[in-house]
Amino acid sequence: MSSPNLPAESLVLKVAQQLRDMLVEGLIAPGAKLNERELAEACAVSRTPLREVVRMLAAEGLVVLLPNRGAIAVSLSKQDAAHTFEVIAGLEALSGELAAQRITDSEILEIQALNLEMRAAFLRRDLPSYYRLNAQIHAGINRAARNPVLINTYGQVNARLQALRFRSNQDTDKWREALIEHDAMVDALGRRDGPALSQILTRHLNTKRDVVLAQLSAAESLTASETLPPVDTPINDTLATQVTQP
Amino acid sequence: MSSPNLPAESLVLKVAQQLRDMLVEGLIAPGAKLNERELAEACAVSRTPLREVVRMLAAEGLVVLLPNRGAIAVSLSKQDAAHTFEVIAGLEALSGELAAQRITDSEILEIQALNLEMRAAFLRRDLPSYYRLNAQIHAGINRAARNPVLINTYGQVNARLQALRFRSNQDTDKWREALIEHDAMVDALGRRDGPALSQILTRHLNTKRDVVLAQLSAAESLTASETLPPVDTPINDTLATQVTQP
DNA sequence: ATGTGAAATTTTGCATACAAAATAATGTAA
DNA sequence: TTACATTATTTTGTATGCAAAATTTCACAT
Repeated sequence: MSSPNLPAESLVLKVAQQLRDMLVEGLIAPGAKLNERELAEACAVSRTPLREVVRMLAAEGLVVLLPNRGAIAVSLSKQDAAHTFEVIAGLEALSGELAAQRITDSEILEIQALNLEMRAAFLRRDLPSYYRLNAQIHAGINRAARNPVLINTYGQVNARLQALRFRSNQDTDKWREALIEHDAMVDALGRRDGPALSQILTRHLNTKRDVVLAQLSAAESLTASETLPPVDTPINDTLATQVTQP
Repeated sequence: MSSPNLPAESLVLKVAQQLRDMLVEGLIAPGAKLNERELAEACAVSRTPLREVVRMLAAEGLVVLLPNRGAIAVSLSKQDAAHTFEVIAGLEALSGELAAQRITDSEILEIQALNLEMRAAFLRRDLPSYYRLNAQIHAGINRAARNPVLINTYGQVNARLQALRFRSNQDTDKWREALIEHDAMVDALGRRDGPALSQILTRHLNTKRDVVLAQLSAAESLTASETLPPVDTPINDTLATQVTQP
Protein backbone atom coordinates (compact mmCIF):
# COMPACT_ATOMS: atom_id res chain seq x y z
CA MET A 1 0.00 0.00 0.00
CA SER A 2 2.67 2.46 -1.02
CA SER A 3 0.88 5.69 -1.70
CA PRO A 4 1.62 7.31 -5.04
CA ASN A 5 2.42 10.67 -3.48
CA LEU A 6 5.75 10.48 -1.75
CA PRO A 7 6.07 13.94 -0.21
CA ALA A 8 4.63 12.49 2.98
CA GLU A 9 8.03 11.57 4.34
CA SER A 10 9.80 14.40 6.01
CA LEU A 11 13.14 15.41 4.58
CA VAL A 12 14.96 15.08 7.88
CA LEU A 13 13.66 11.56 8.35
CA LYS A 14 14.91 10.58 4.93
CA VAL A 15 18.32 12.09 5.53
CA ALA A 16 18.37 10.52 8.98
CA GLN A 17 17.79 7.08 7.49
CA GLN A 18 20.43 7.81 4.88
CA LEU A 19 23.05 8.76 7.47
CA ARG A 20 21.97 5.93 9.75
CA ASP A 21 22.56 3.49 6.93
CA MET A 22 25.96 5.00 6.17
CA LEU A 23 26.95 4.52 9.80
CA VAL A 24 25.56 1.02 10.14
CA GLU A 25 26.91 -0.11 6.79
CA GLY A 26 30.31 1.19 7.78
CA LEU A 27 30.43 3.68 4.92
CA ILE A 28 31.34 6.09 7.68
CA ALA A 29 33.94 4.32 9.77
CA PRO A 30 33.71 4.18 13.56
CA GLY A 31 35.50 7.15 15.03
CA ALA A 32 35.42 9.07 11.77
CA LYS A 33 34.67 12.76 11.93
CA LEU A 34 31.39 13.94 10.47
CA ASN A 35 32.00 17.05 8.42
CA GLU A 36 28.83 19.09 8.19
CA ARG A 37 29.58 20.70 4.88
CA GLU A 38 30.60 17.45 3.24
CA LEU A 39 27.65 15.46 4.51
CA ALA A 40 25.20 18.23 3.68
CA GLU A 41 26.51 18.27 0.16
CA ALA A 42 26.45 14.46 -0.07
CA CYS A 43 22.83 14.39 1.09
CA ALA A 44 21.92 17.39 -1.06
CA VAL A 45 20.57 19.46 1.81
CA SER A 46 21.79 22.48 3.65
CA ARG A 47 23.60 22.30 6.95
CA THR A 48 20.54 23.14 9.02
CA PRO A 49 18.54 19.93 8.52
CA LEU A 50 21.74 17.95 8.49
CA ARG A 51 22.66 19.22 11.92
CA GLU A 52 19.22 18.23 13.16
CA VAL A 53 19.80 14.74 11.83
CA VAL A 54 23.20 14.50 13.50
CA ARG A 55 21.60 15.48 16.80
CA MET A 56 19.00 12.75 16.36
CA LEU A 57 21.67 10.16 15.68
CA ALA A 58 23.53 11.39 18.73
CA ALA A 59 20.44 10.73 20.82
CA GLU A 60 20.28 7.28 19.25
CA GLY A 61 23.88 6.68 20.21
CA LEU A 62 25.17 6.29 16.68
CA VAL A 63 27.33 9.40 16.83
CA VAL A 64 29.03 11.25 19.65
CA LEU A 65 28.88 15.02 19.96
CA LEU A 66 32.10 16.83 20.76
CA PRO A 67 31.29 20.34 21.96
CA ASN A 68 32.58 22.91 19.49
CA ARG A 69 34.18 20.11 17.56
CA GLY A 70 31.29 18.54 15.74
CA ALA A 71 30.49 14.86 15.88
CA ILE A 72 32.19 11.55 15.23
CA ALA A 73 30.78 8.14 14.41
CA VAL A 74 30.48 6.07 17.56
CA SER A 75 33.39 3.76 18.16
CA LEU A 76 32.71 1.16 20.80
CA SER A 77 35.54 0.00 22.98
CA LYS A 78 35.60 -3.68 23.87
CA GLN A 79 34.01 -2.79 27.18
CA ASP A 80 31.33 -0.75 25.43
CA ALA A 81 30.61 -3.68 23.14
CA ALA A 82 30.41 -6.05 26.09
CA HIS A 83 27.97 -3.74 27.88
CA THR A 84 25.91 -3.39 24.75
CA PHE A 85 25.74 -7.15 24.28
CA GLU A 86 24.56 -7.53 27.85
CA VAL A 87 21.67 -5.20 27.18
CA ILE A 88 20.88 -6.87 23.88
CA ALA A 89 20.86 -10.21 25.63
CA GLY A 90 18.39 -8.88 28.19
CA LEU A 91 16.15 -7.47 25.48
CA GLU A 92 16.23 -10.70 23.49
CA ALA A 93 15.48 -12.71 26.60
CA LEU A 94 12.42 -10.56 27.12
CA SER A 95 11.56 -10.87 23.48
CA GLY A 96 11.72 -14.65 23.67
CA GLU A 97 9.63 -14.76 26.79
CA LEU A 98 6.92 -12.64 25.21
CA ALA A 99 7.13 -14.23 21.78
CA ALA A 100 6.58 -17.68 23.26
CA GLN A 101 3.34 -16.41 24.72
CA ARG A 102 2.10 -14.53 21.68
CA ILE A 103 3.45 -16.06 18.51
CA THR A 104 0.99 -17.54 16.05
CA ASP A 105 1.27 -20.96 14.50
CA SER A 106 2.00 -19.55 11.07
CA GLU A 107 4.74 -17.36 12.48
CA ILE A 108 6.30 -20.43 14.05
CA LEU A 109 6.21 -22.19 10.71
CA GLU A 110 7.79 -19.21 9.02
CA ILE A 111 10.63 -19.11 11.54
CA GLN A 112 11.16 -22.84 11.21
CA ALA A 113 11.42 -22.36 7.46
CA LEU A 114 13.92 -19.57 7.88
CA ASN A 115 15.96 -21.75 10.20
CA LEU A 116 16.13 -24.47 7.56
CA GLU A 117 17.15 -21.96 4.93
CA MET A 118 19.85 -20.81 7.29
CA ARG A 119 21.14 -24.35 7.65
CA ALA A 120 21.27 -24.52 3.88
CA ALA A 121 23.23 -21.30 3.77
CA PHE A 122 25.63 -22.79 6.27
CA LEU A 123 26.16 -25.91 4.15
CA ARG A 124 26.94 -23.69 1.19
CA ARG A 125 29.12 -21.50 3.43
CA ASP A 126 27.05 -18.61 2.09
CA LEU A 127 27.86 -16.06 4.75
CA PRO A 128 25.76 -13.15 3.43
CA SER A 129 22.63 -15.29 3.20
CA TYR A 130 23.39 -16.74 6.60
CA TYR A 131 23.55 -13.31 8.20
CA ARG A 132 20.45 -12.14 6.43
CA LEU A 133 18.45 -15.18 7.52
CA ASN A 134 19.83 -15.00 11.04
CA ALA A 135 18.71 -11.39 11.29
CA GLN A 136 15.30 -12.34 9.89
CA ILE A 137 14.83 -15.03 12.50
CA HIS A 138 15.65 -12.72 15.37
CA ALA A 139 13.49 -10.01 13.85
CA GLY A 140 10.68 -12.54 13.58
CA ILE A 141 10.94 -13.37 17.26
CA ASN A 142 11.01 -9.70 18.15
CA ARG A 143 7.98 -9.09 16.00
CA ALA A 144 6.14 -11.99 17.62
CA ALA A 145 6.70 -10.34 21.00
CA ARG A 146 4.05 -7.81 19.92
CA ASN A 147 5.77 -4.92 21.61
CA PRO A 148 6.67 -1.88 19.48
CA VAL A 149 8.62 -0.29 22.32
CA LEU A 150 10.75 -3.39 22.60
CA ILE A 151 11.35 -3.49 18.87
CA ASN A 152 12.28 0.15 18.87
CA THR A 153 14.62 -0.11 21.84
CA TYR A 154 16.21 -3.22 20.46
CA GLY A 155 16.74 -1.56 17.10
CA GLN A 156 18.39 1.44 18.62
CA VAL A 157 20.81 -0.52 20.77
CA ASN A 158 21.48 -3.09 18.08
CA ALA A 159 22.31 -0.42 15.50
CA ARG A 160 25.36 0.50 17.54
CA LEU A 161 26.53 -3.10 17.36
CA GLN A 162 25.88 -3.28 13.63
CA ALA A 163 28.10 -0.23 13.24
CA LEU A 164 30.93 -2.37 14.56
CA ARG A 165 30.83 -4.31 11.29
CA PHE A 166 31.88 -7.57 12.82
CA ARG A 167 30.28 -9.72 10.12
CA SER A 168 33.54 -11.29 9.21
CA ASN A 169 34.14 -14.99 8.76
CA GLN A 170 33.83 -16.73 12.09
CA ASP A 171 35.47 -20.05 12.73
CA THR A 172 33.47 -23.08 11.72
CA ASP A 173 33.16 -24.60 15.17
CA LYS A 174 31.57 -21.49 16.59
CA TRP A 175 29.37 -21.33 13.55
CA ARG A 176 28.17 -24.89 14.05
CA GLU A 177 27.54 -24.08 17.69
CA ALA A 178 25.37 -21.16 16.67
CA LEU A 179 23.35 -23.45 14.42
CA ILE A 180 22.70 -25.82 17.29
CA GLU A 181 21.58 -22.92 19.41
CA HIS A 182 19.25 -21.82 16.68
CA ASP A 183 17.72 -25.27 16.52
CA ALA A 184 17.14 -25.26 20.25
CA MET A 185 15.69 -21.81 19.90
CA VAL A 186 13.21 -22.77 17.23
CA ASP A 187 12.34 -25.89 19.19
CA ALA A 188 11.58 -23.94 22.35
CA LEU A 189 9.55 -21.51 20.31
CA GLY A 190 7.58 -24.38 18.81
CA ARG A 191 6.80 -25.64 22.30
CA ARG A 192 6.02 -22.08 23.34
CA ASP A 193 8.40 -22.53 26.25
CA GLY A 194 9.19 -18.95 27.18
CA PRO A 195 11.74 -19.52 29.94
CA ALA A 196 13.64 -22.03 27.85
CA LEU A 197 13.68 -19.75 24.82
CA SER A 198 14.75 -16.88 27.00
CA GLN A 199 17.62 -18.88 28.40
CA ILE A 200 18.76 -20.08 25.00
CA LEU A 201 18.70 -16.58 23.60
CA THR A 202 20.78 -15.30 26.49
CA ARG A 203 23.33 -18.05 25.99
CA HIS A 204 23.28 -17.46 22.25
CA LEU A 205 23.99 -13.77 22.72
CA ASN A 206 26.79 -14.56 25.12
CA THR A 207 28.57 -16.74 22.61
CA LYS A 208 28.01 -14.10 19.96
CA ARG A 209 29.47 -11.55 22.32
CA ASP A 210 32.53 -13.73 22.86
CA VAL A 211 33.04 -14.13 19.13
CA VAL A 212 32.78 -10.41 18.52
CA LEU A 213 35.04 -9.49 21.41
CA ALA A 214 37.63 -11.96 20.17
CA GLN A 215 37.47 -10.39 16.74
CA LEU A 216 37.75 -6.94 18.25
CA SER A 217 40.81 -8.03 20.17
CA ALA A 218 42.35 -9.45 17.03
CA ALA A 219 41.62 -6.33 15.00
CA GLU A 220 42.82 -4.13 17.82
CA SER A 221 46.19 -5.83 18.22
CA LEU A 222 46.52 -5.84 14.47
CA THR A 223 46.03 -2.10 14.02
CA ALA A 224 48.13 -1.47 17.08
CA SER A 225 51.08 -3.26 15.51
CA GLU A 226 50.49 -1.26 12.35
CA THR A 227 50.47 2.12 13.97
CA LEU A 228 52.74 1.55 16.91
CA PRO A 229 55.72 -0.61 16.04
CA PRO A 230 57.43 -2.37 18.93
CA VAL A 231 59.66 0.11 20.70
CA ASP A 232 62.88 -1.74 20.07
CA THR A 233 62.50 -2.75 16.46
CA PRO A 234 62.76 0.10 13.96
CA ILE A 235 60.63 0.05 10.85
CA ASN A 236 62.49 -1.66 8.08
CA ASP A 237 59.87 -2.23 5.45
CA THR A 238 57.51 0.36 4.01
CA LEU A 239 54.21 -1.13 3.00
CA ALA A 240 52.32 2.15 2.73
CA THR A 241 49.09 0.64 3.98
CA GLN A 242 48.27 3.30 6.49
CA VAL A 243 44.75 3.18 7.78
CA THR A 244 43.13 6.56 8.14
CA GLN A 245 41.44 6.25 11.46
CA PRO A 246 42.14 8.14 14.69
CA MET B 1 35.94 18.82 41.02
CA SER B 2 33.61 21.26 39.32
CA SER B 3 35.71 23.39 37.05
CA PRO B 4 35.32 27.14 37.49
CA ASN B 5 34.85 27.73 33.77
CA LEU B 6 31.45 26.54 32.74
CA PRO B 7 31.46 27.25 28.98
CA ALA B 8 32.36 23.60 28.49
CA GLU B 9 28.73 22.53 28.32
CA SER B 10 27.19 22.94 24.94
CA LEU B 11 24.18 25.19 24.71
CA VAL B 12 22.05 22.55 23.02
CA LEU B 13 22.76 20.07 25.79
CA LYS B 14 21.67 22.57 28.42
CA VAL B 15 18.48 23.42 26.55
CA ALA B 16 17.91 19.71 25.95
CA GLN B 17 18.04 19.00 29.66
CA GLN B 18 15.79 21.98 30.28
CA LEU B 19 13.15 20.77 27.85
CA ARG B 20 13.56 17.19 29.01
CA ASP B 21 12.83 18.30 32.54
CA MET B 22 9.81 20.27 31.42
CA LEU B 23 8.44 17.17 29.72
CA VAL B 24 9.20 14.77 32.54
CA GLU B 25 7.97 17.16 35.23
CA GLY B 26 4.78 17.58 33.31
CA LEU B 27 5.31 21.31 32.81
CA ILE B 28 4.56 20.46 29.22
CA ALA B 29 1.54 18.21 29.29
CA PRO B 30 1.42 14.95 27.33
CA GLY B 31 0.02 15.60 23.89
CA ALA B 32 0.68 19.32 24.13
CA LYS B 33 1.96 21.04 21.03
CA LEU B 34 5.50 22.37 21.14
CA ASN B 35 5.55 25.83 19.65
CA GLU B 36 9.01 26.61 18.39
CA ARG B 37 8.78 30.37 18.82
CA GLU B 38 7.41 30.11 22.34
CA LEU B 39 9.92 27.53 23.52
CA ALA B 40 12.82 29.31 21.89
CA GLU B 41 11.84 32.47 23.70
CA ALA B 42 11.33 30.61 26.97
CA CYS B 43 14.77 29.04 26.70
CA ALA B 44 16.32 32.29 25.47
CA VAL B 45 17.74 30.80 22.30
CA SER B 46 16.86 31.07 18.65
CA ARG B 47 14.79 28.55 16.84
CA THR B 48 17.77 26.78 15.28
CA PRO B 49 19.26 25.17 18.39
CA LEU B 50 15.80 24.64 19.79
CA ARG B 51 14.80 22.60 16.76
CA GLU B 52 17.94 20.53 17.17
CA VAL B 53 16.92 19.83 20.75
CA VAL B 54 13.40 18.86 19.74
CA ARG B 55 14.85 16.38 17.25
CA MET B 56 17.01 14.89 19.98
CA LEU B 57 14.03 14.49 22.26
CA ALA B 58 12.14 12.90 19.40
CA ALA B 59 14.89 10.33 19.05
CA GLU B 60 14.63 9.77 22.80
CA GLY B 61 10.91 9.21 22.46
CA LEU B 62 9.86 12.14 24.60
CA VAL B 63 8.25 14.01 21.74
CA VAL B 64 6.63 12.92 18.52
CA LEU B 65 7.34 14.67 15.24
CA LEU B 66 4.39 15.46 13.02
CA PRO B 67 5.67 16.21 9.52
CA ASN B 68 5.04 19.83 8.63
CA ARG B 69 3.15 20.20 11.86
CA GLY B 70 5.89 20.42 14.43
CA ALA B 71 6.08 18.24 17.49
CA ILE B 72 3.93 17.28 20.45
CA ALA B 73 4.85 15.91 23.85
CA VAL B 74 4.56 12.15 23.83
CA SER B 75 1.25 10.90 25.13
CA LEU B 76 1.25 7.20 25.85
CA SER B 77 -1.93 5.28 25.32
CA LYS B 78 -2.67 2.55 27.83
CA GLN B 79 -1.23 0.06 25.39
CA ASP B 80 1.90 2.15 24.94
CA ALA B 81 2.31 2.33 28.69
CA ALA B 82 1.85 -1.42 29.01
CA HIS B 83 4.47 -2.02 26.32
CA THR B 84 6.85 0.39 27.99
CA PHE B 85 6.41 -1.30 31.35
CA GLU B 86 7.18 -4.63 29.76
CA VAL B 87 10.48 -3.29 28.48
CA ILE B 88 11.27 -1.61 31.78
CA ALA B 89 10.57 -4.88 33.55
CA GLY B 90 12.98 -6.65 31.24
CA LEU B 91 15.66 -4.06 31.81
CA GLU B 92 15.21 -4.18 35.58
CA ALA B 93 15.33 -7.95 35.53
CA LEU B 94 18.65 -7.72 33.74
CA SER B 95 19.78 -5.04 36.14
CA GLY B 96 18.95 -7.22 39.12
CA GLU B 97 20.69 -10.23 37.62
CA LEU B 98 23.87 -8.23 37.03
CA ALA B 99 23.70 -6.24 40.24
CA ALA B 100 23.49 -9.44 42.29
CA GLN B 101 26.78 -10.50 40.73
CA ARG B 102 28.58 -7.18 41.02
CA ILE B 103 27.26 -5.19 43.93
CA THR B 104 29.66 -4.39 46.77
CA ASP B 105 28.93 -4.94 50.44
CA SER B 106 28.76 -1.23 51.15
CA GLU B 107 26.33 -0.73 48.29
CA ILE B 108 24.11 -3.42 49.78
CA LEU B 109 24.20 -1.67 53.13
CA GLU B 110 23.31 1.61 51.49
CA ILE B 111 20.31 0.09 49.72
CA GLN B 112 19.18 -1.59 52.93
CA ALA B 113 19.35 1.78 54.63
CA LEU B 114 17.33 3.40 51.85
CA ASN B 115 14.75 0.65 52.16
CA LEU B 116 14.34 1.36 55.85
CA GLU B 117 14.01 5.06 55.17
CA MET B 118 11.36 4.20 52.66
CA ARG B 119 9.44 2.20 55.25
CA ALA B 120 9.61 5.23 57.51
CA ALA B 121 8.27 7.41 54.73
CA PHE B 122 5.42 4.94 54.33
CA LEU B 123 4.56 5.09 58.02
CA ARG B 124 4.42 8.86 57.79
CA ARG B 125 2.47 8.59 54.53
CA ASP B 126 5.12 10.90 53.12
CA LEU B 127 4.54 10.24 49.45
CA PRO B 128 7.22 12.55 47.99
CA SER B 129 9.94 11.05 50.17
CA TYR B 130 8.64 7.58 49.37
CA TYR B 131 8.93 8.16 45.65
CA ARG B 132 12.34 9.74 45.99
CA LEU B 133 13.68 6.84 48.05
CA ASN B 134 12.05 4.31 45.78
CA ALA B 135 13.74 5.87 42.79
CA GLN B 136 17.05 5.92 44.66
CA ILE B 137 16.82 2.23 45.44
CA HIS B 138 16.15 1.29 41.85
CA ALA B 139 18.88 3.65 40.68
CA GLY B 140 21.22 2.00 43.17
CA ILE B 141 20.50 -1.42 41.75
CA ASN B 142 20.97 -0.14 38.23
CA ARG B 143 24.26 1.45 39.21
CA ALA B 144 25.42 -1.76 40.84
CA ALA B 145 24.85 -3.55 37.53
CA ARG B 146 27.96 -1.71 36.30
CA ASN B 147 26.64 -1.24 32.81
CA PRO B 148 26.45 2.31 31.43
CA VAL B 149 24.56 1.16 28.34
CA LEU B 150 21.91 -0.38 30.56
CA ILE B 151 21.65 2.75 32.68
CA ASN B 152 21.33 4.88 29.58
CA THR B 153 18.74 2.68 27.92
CA TYR B 154 16.78 2.41 31.12
CA GLY B 155 16.84 6.17 31.61
CA GLN B 156 15.59 6.81 28.12
CA VAL B 157 12.69 4.38 28.31
CA ASN B 158 11.84 5.31 31.86
CA ALA B 159 11.70 9.02 31.03
CA ARG B 160 8.68 8.33 28.86
CA LEU B 161 6.94 6.73 31.81
CA GLN B 162 7.89 9.58 34.10
CA ALA B 163 6.25 11.93 31.63
CA LEU B 164 2.98 10.15 32.39
CA ARG B 165 3.06 11.77 35.82
CA PHE B 166 1.37 8.89 37.54
CA ARG B 167 2.80 9.53 40.98
CA SER B 168 -0.57 10.12 42.51
CA ASN B 169 -1.81 8.59 45.72
CA GLN B 170 -2.09 4.86 45.32
CA ASP B 171 -4.34 2.81 47.52
CA THR B 172 -2.81 1.65 50.78
CA ASP B 173 -3.07 -2.07 50.11
CA LYS B 174 -1.09 -1.82 46.88
CA TRP B 175 1.37 0.40 48.68
CA ARG B 176 1.89 -2.14 51.42
CA GLU B 177 2.32 -4.81 48.77
CA ALA B 178 5.04 -2.75 47.15
CA LEU B 179 6.82 -2.51 50.49
CA ILE B 180 6.80 -6.26 50.88
CA GLU B 181 8.21 -6.61 47.40
CA HIS B 182 10.94 -4.16 48.26
CA ASP B 183 11.85 -6.17 51.32
CA ALA B 184 12.10 -9.32 49.25
CA MET B 185 14.15 -7.38 46.75
CA VAL B 186 16.65 -6.15 49.29
CA ASP B 187 16.78 -9.60 50.81
CA ALA B 188 17.60 -11.26 47.50
CA LEU B 189 20.17 -8.60 46.84
CA GLY B 190 21.76 -9.26 50.23
CA ARG B 191 22.00 -12.95 49.35
CA ARG B 192 23.28 -11.99 45.90
CA ASP B 193 20.60 -14.24 44.44
CA GLY B 194 20.36 -12.92 40.90
CA PRO B 195 17.51 -15.05 39.57
CA ALA B 196 15.41 -14.36 42.65
CA LEU B 197 16.04 -10.64 42.47
CA SER B 198 15.29 -10.67 38.79
CA GLN B 199 12.00 -12.44 39.37
CA ILE B 200 10.98 -10.11 42.18
CA LEU B 201 11.77 -7.06 40.09
CA THR B 202 9.68 -8.38 37.23
CA ARG B 203 6.75 -9.04 39.53
CA HIS B 204 7.24 -5.65 41.16
CA LEU B 205 7.12 -3.91 37.82
CA ASN B 206 4.03 -5.84 36.84
CA THR B 207 2.13 -4.67 39.90
CA LYS B 208 3.37 -1.15 39.28
CA ARG B 209 2.14 -1.46 35.71
CA ASP B 210 -1.27 -2.56 36.92
CA VAL B 211 -1.50 0.37 39.30
CA VAL B 212 -0.55 2.85 36.62
CA LEU B 213 -2.88 1.35 34.02
CA ALA B 214 -5.73 1.48 36.51
CA GLN B 215 -4.96 5.13 37.16
CA LEU B 216 -4.79 5.81 33.46
CA SER B 217 -8.17 4.17 32.99
CA ALA B 218 -9.62 6.26 35.78
CA ALA B 219 -8.15 9.48 34.45
CA GLU B 220 -9.20 8.60 30.94
CA SER B 221 -12.83 7.96 31.76
CA LEU B 222 -12.81 11.07 33.90
CA THR B 223 -11.54 13.45 31.23
CA ALA B 224 -13.72 11.73 28.69
CA SER B 225 -16.85 12.41 30.70
CA GLU B 226 -15.70 15.98 31.17
CA THR B 227 -15.07 16.76 27.56
CA LEU B 228 -17.47 14.46 25.80
CA PRO B 229 -20.95 13.23 26.60
CA PRO B 230 -20.71 9.54 27.51
CA VAL B 231 -21.42 8.31 24.02
CA ASP B 232 -19.77 5.38 22.30
CA THR B 233 -17.18 7.46 20.43
CA PRO B 234 -13.70 7.31 21.91
CA ILE B 235 -12.07 9.54 19.33
CA ASN B 236 -8.95 9.35 21.40
CA ASP B 237 -6.34 6.74 20.61
CA THR B 238 -4.37 5.71 17.56
CA LEU B 239 -3.35 9.19 16.51
CA ALA B 240 -0.13 10.08 18.25
CA THR B 241 0.65 6.87 19.99
CA GLN B 242 3.71 6.03 18.00
CA VAL B 243 6.64 6.53 20.24
CA THR B 244 9.66 6.78 17.97
CA GLN B 245 10.92 6.04 14.56
CA PRO B 246 11.86 2.54 13.35
C1' DA C 1 65.63 18.88 11.70
C1' DT C 2 62.49 20.18 15.48
C1' DG C 3 59.69 22.91 18.20
C1' DT C 4 57.06 27.22 18.86
C1' DG C 5 53.94 30.81 17.96
C1' DA C 6 51.29 33.83 15.07
C1' DA C 7 48.42 34.41 11.04
C1' DA C 8 45.23 32.25 7.73
C1' DT C 9 41.77 28.97 6.85
C1' DT C 10 38.33 25.99 7.96
C1' DT C 11 34.57 24.45 10.79
C1' DT C 12 31.26 24.81 14.10
C1' DG C 13 27.43 27.23 16.53
C1' DC C 14 23.85 30.34 16.45
C1' DA C 15 20.75 33.83 14.52
C1' DT C 16 18.17 35.68 10.92
C1' DA C 17 15.59 35.53 6.44
C1' DC C 18 12.58 33.63 3.29
C1' DA C 19 9.43 30.01 1.06
C1' DA C 20 5.97 26.46 1.79
C1' DA C 21 2.62 24.50 4.47
C1' DA C 22 -0.88 24.61 7.87
C1' DT C 23 -4.10 27.06 10.75
C1' DA C 24 -7.17 30.74 11.67
C1' DA C 25 -10.21 34.29 10.09
C1' DT C 26 -13.46 36.32 7.06
C1' DG C 27 -16.93 36.59 3.89
C1' DT C 28 -20.60 34.59 1.15
C1' DA C 29 -24.31 31.49 -0.09
C1' DA C 30 -27.68 28.07 1.16
C1' DT D 1 -27.27 29.78 11.64
C1' DT D 2 -24.46 26.61 9.23
C1' DA D 3 -21.56 25.11 5.54
C1' DC D 4 -18.11 26.14 2.51
C1' DA D 5 -14.77 28.62 -0.13
C1' DT D 6 -11.31 32.26 0.05
C1' DT D 7 -8.08 35.13 2.11
C1' DA D 8 -5.01 36.40 5.94
C1' DT D 9 -1.98 34.99 9.60
C1' DT D 10 0.76 31.97 11.87
C1' DT D 11 3.99 28.20 11.99
C1' DT D 12 7.08 25.13 10.16
C1' DG D 13 11.03 23.85 7.14
C1' DT D 14 15.13 25.11 4.87
C1' DA D 15 18.80 28.11 3.36
C1' DT D 16 22.03 31.70 4.11
C1' DG D 17 25.06 34.82 6.86
C1' DC D 18 28.09 35.90 10.50
C1' DA D 19 30.82 35.45 14.84
C1' DA D 20 33.48 32.30 17.77
C1' DA D 21 36.20 28.42 18.18
C1' DA D 22 39.23 25.09 16.35
C1' DT D 23 42.43 23.48 12.98
C1' DT D 24 45.89 24.15 9.76
C1' DT D 25 49.66 26.66 7.64
C1' DC D 26 53.73 28.85 7.74
C1' DA D 27 57.38 31.66 9.30
C1' DC D 28 60.91 31.84 12.63
C1' DA D 29 63.99 30.54 16.25
C1' DT D 30 66.41 26.97 18.62
